Amino acid sequence: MTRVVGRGGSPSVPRSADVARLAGVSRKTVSRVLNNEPYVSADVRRRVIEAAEELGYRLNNAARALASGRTRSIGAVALGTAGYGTASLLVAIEKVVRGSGYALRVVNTLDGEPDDIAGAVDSLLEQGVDGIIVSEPIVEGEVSVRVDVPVLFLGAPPAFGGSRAVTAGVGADLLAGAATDHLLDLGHQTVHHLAGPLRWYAARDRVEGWRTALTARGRHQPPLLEGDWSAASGYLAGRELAADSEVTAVFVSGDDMAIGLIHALTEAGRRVPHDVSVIGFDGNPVFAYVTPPLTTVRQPFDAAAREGLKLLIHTIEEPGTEVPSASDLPVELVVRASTAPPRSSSAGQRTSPSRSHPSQRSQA
Amino acid sequence: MTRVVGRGGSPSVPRSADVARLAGVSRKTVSRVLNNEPYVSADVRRRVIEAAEELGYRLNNAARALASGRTRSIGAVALGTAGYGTASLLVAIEKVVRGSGYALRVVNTLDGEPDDIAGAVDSLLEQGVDGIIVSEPIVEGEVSVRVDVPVLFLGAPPAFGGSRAVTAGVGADLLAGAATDHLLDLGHQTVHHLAGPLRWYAARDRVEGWRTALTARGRHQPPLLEGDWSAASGYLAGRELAADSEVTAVFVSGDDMAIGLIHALTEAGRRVPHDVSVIGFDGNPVFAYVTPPLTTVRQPFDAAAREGLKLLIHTIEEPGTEVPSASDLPVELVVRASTAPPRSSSAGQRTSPSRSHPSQRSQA
DNA sequence: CTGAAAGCGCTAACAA
DNA sequence: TTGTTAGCGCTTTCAG
Repeated sequence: MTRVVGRGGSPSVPRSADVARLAGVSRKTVSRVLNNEPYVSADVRRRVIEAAEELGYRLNNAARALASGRTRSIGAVALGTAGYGTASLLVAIEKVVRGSGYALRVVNTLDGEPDDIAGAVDSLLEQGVDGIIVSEPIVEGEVSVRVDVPVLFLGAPPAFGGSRAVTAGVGADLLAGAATDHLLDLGHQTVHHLAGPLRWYAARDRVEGWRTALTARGRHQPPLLEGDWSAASGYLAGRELAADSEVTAVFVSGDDMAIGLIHALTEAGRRVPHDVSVIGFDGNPVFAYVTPPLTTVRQPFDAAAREGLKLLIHTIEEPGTEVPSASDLPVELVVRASTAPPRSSSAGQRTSPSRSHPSQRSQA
Repeated sequence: MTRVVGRGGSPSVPRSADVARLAGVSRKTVSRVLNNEPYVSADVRRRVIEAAEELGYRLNNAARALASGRTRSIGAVALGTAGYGTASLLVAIEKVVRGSGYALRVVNTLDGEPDDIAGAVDSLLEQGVDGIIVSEPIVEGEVSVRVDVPVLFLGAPPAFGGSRAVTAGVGADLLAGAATDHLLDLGHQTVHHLAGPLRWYAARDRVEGWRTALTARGRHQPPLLEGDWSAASGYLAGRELAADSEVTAVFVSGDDMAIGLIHALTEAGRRVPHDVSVIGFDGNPVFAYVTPPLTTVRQPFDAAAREGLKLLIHTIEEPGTEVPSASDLPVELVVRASTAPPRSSSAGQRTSPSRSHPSQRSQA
């Protein structure tokens, strides 16, 4: 079969040989230019680039991957839910991945079950990726997959992947501690906690931070409530809490749950923040406009993605060498109006935040 | 260079030849089985599958793509914002894409500018995709890229891509009409509209639906307000609207904006829904738990993704043949408590919805 | 129903 | 600084 290139017949897609011919160099040289390799004279480089442009040449990634053994893409296993947190994290990941010269492949899992994760990782591996990001997997069970690429666990200890696994997080424990401290600083005797599903590492880390903050001040540690991240589950928990007049402050492990919880409290006649203070977790900006505006703690998704990918890409590109050290993630408390000093107390170190609309931020 | 496979030395990754050897067949037969091609005896098929499993064989997608010219992956150009709508759509897309045997590649654009889109499409093409999904691009400008694969425009007329472009939407005009009708049915004389940025097709379609509904009943058409999807912009618009005592009903082009708008209204002493009714757009479930619970219209993301991908995949796999006809998308009105009959009217055809928490749904 | 040979378009190693 | 020679691992002809 003869293939007519460049004229007549079907206007077939140009390959590197066509570029080489037009630029008057070898295919290897074209390859060098396209990969930004050194040892190419400026003149040749320019000619190649011009030729490529003239032909509308686009590199064939499959061929490149096959020949080089590297796909230049990274796979992400994400939670298939459309929550603000999940979505923000994925957007942050995409930005950093693309900025690093990799392409992103995404696979969602229904709810992070080990089998799901294993399946997701497997499909990523089959598609061909140089590295994998697993974000926020759950605790239980064991993920059994044979991975031969580095894996980054975002917000969780390595669940599999042996030697080439790295970890990074959003600093959930610190954030949770800051939230709890905020309430304590306001003068509350103790702080209740509505956690996310405890099978999630994210939920556990926050519980941990809450416990630590309480313990550090020698406060009584109330029983834990567990929700499922949804506003509906927050509502249910709120009904329970409303019945207990001891409750004056609640740290909720997610903004949506906090909204549900506040709704139940209000419905039961417990006013927020007058009777009960509530602080959320995530930082969805829309909740600056509900009544009362929600005090919350913002998750540093961008910073976490940047940190994590630095590690992952290092592990991919320079295996064996020391991994770069992690920098500190920002802890950003967004104080709005759902938190205030307890009713019968004047202990608040700060003036009670009671403005009704925008948000004051403070670095903790 | 001799390569030791299967034992000794480095435990190299198995290839199809290893599977073939173990199963006692040719490589081509292995390929047949893996691709579910016909004309393979059940016995051989079983043997191949067993051999593959025993070896832990994983097909090399780069090689497959290079040889076959098909990558079996689809690229999505998404809006790089973490809003509920955007995120839901992407999750829906991922589900359908994966369910169809394709892998998903994602590229975000900052805000849908033509140049961004062109760049995103280009990078997708370079990575190798069999089809592209562009979701919710904006109106202005022209996208100039040479695409040689089918393109699906979700919620917008084809912006480029010539002959192999297909379109599908969420039925934004119908949804907007239903929202407007709901308010009219309640007895309001007319309905104001806070739109999204008019450079977005999504925003325009909703304006269109609102206009049509108003015109159909010969109602006066108030001036249009324009926001940017954010709650903050809704708040600003709400301040304006609060000053106008004629306003009794507002259809807002997004839930977040609706929340901001309600906040401004309430702040100005106009009660919702007592003085002003507000209906949102999207269907984020968390807003069932704010005060007042937000009436809204749910976008059929799953159905839209399913419809659109049916078209796209058809165009990829059976070019030339007739495209399957589109089925109707559901219009789902979620009536909660932010809408009610106007104060001085008893025209509401239905009992005024004033329950305070969950959501009643109705098919319109 | 199964197999043998010939590439897909690129990069790696080596040479010049 | 550049070119030559071999493949990467699979699918595609085309024969059996």
